[in-house]
Amino acid sequence: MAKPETRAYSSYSHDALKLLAQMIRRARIERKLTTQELADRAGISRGLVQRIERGDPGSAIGAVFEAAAIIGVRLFDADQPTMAAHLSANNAMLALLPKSVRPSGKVKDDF
Amino acid sequence: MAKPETRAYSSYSHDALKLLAQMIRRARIERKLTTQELADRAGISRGLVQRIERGDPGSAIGAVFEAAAIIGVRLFDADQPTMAAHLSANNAMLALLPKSVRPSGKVKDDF
DNA sequence: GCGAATTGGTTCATAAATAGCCCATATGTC
DNA sequence: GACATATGGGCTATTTATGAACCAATTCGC
Repeated sequence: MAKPETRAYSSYSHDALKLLAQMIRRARIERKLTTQELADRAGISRGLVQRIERGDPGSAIGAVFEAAAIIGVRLFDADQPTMAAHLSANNAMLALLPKSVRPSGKVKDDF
Repeated sequence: MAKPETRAYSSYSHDALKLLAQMIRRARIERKLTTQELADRAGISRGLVQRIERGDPGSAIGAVFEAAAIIGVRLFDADQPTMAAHLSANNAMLALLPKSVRPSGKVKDDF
C-alpha cells in the first residue's frame, strides 16, 4: 500500500481518512498520551498508531475506530445512544428494502 | 481478525463500525447497485464488499471509506469543503500543540 | 545546555486480509 | 410457476498489513 498509484481513492474518501487521522492525532496529544500508551490501550502496536495518524488507507478499520474511541473522537458526531438509534432505524429500513438488487433494464443510478 | 475474542473492541467503536456498515449496505440497495457493481467501482472484490457490509473490523479503512464515498455515504456528516476546512483547522491546531508528549510525573488524563 | 524520552523511519518474519474462484440458496422478474 | 441473477458462504493462493526490534533525530523537562 506504499505505491501511490496502486489504488485510486476518491478525493472525498481520501480527505475523510486524512481528517480522521488528524483528529486522532490531535486528540491524543491534547490528552497527553504517547503513541505507545495509545497503542497499549488499543491493543495494537506503536507502529500501527503512527500509520493510523498518518492516514494509511491500509490500516484495519477496527484498529482505527478503536483508537479513535479510546481518545474520545466521535466518528459520527453522535454519542452511543444516538448511534444505537441509527442502528435500529437502519435495521428497520433494511428489512423493508428488497433483499437483492436487480438491474431492471436500464441503469437507474446516476451521480 | 476473524476470531471474536482475539481483540477487544469498545462498544462505541463496535457500534460505529456496524453503523457505517449498515449505512453502506442501505445506500447501495437504495441506489440499486449490486455488490459486484459496487466492488467494481471501488476497485475491490465482491467478497470484500460483503465483509464491509457485515462490519468486519479487519477490512482496510481505505476500502471502506472508498465504498462509502462511492455510494454517497458521508463519514462526518459534512461535505468536501467542510471537511477541507476541518483539515486546515486541525493542521493549524497541530502546529500549535507540542510535538511530543511527555508524561510529567503523574498521569494527567482520566476517564 | 543536559539528559531522558518521544517520535519517525527503517527492516524483517509472521500473521492476516484480499482476490478469485467455486457452490447452494434466496430473490425478483416475467 | 419457471427462469435468471444476486447473494452468501466456503475454499485456496497471493498480496499485504501487522508486530517487533532497531536506529537517528527531535523535543521537552529540569
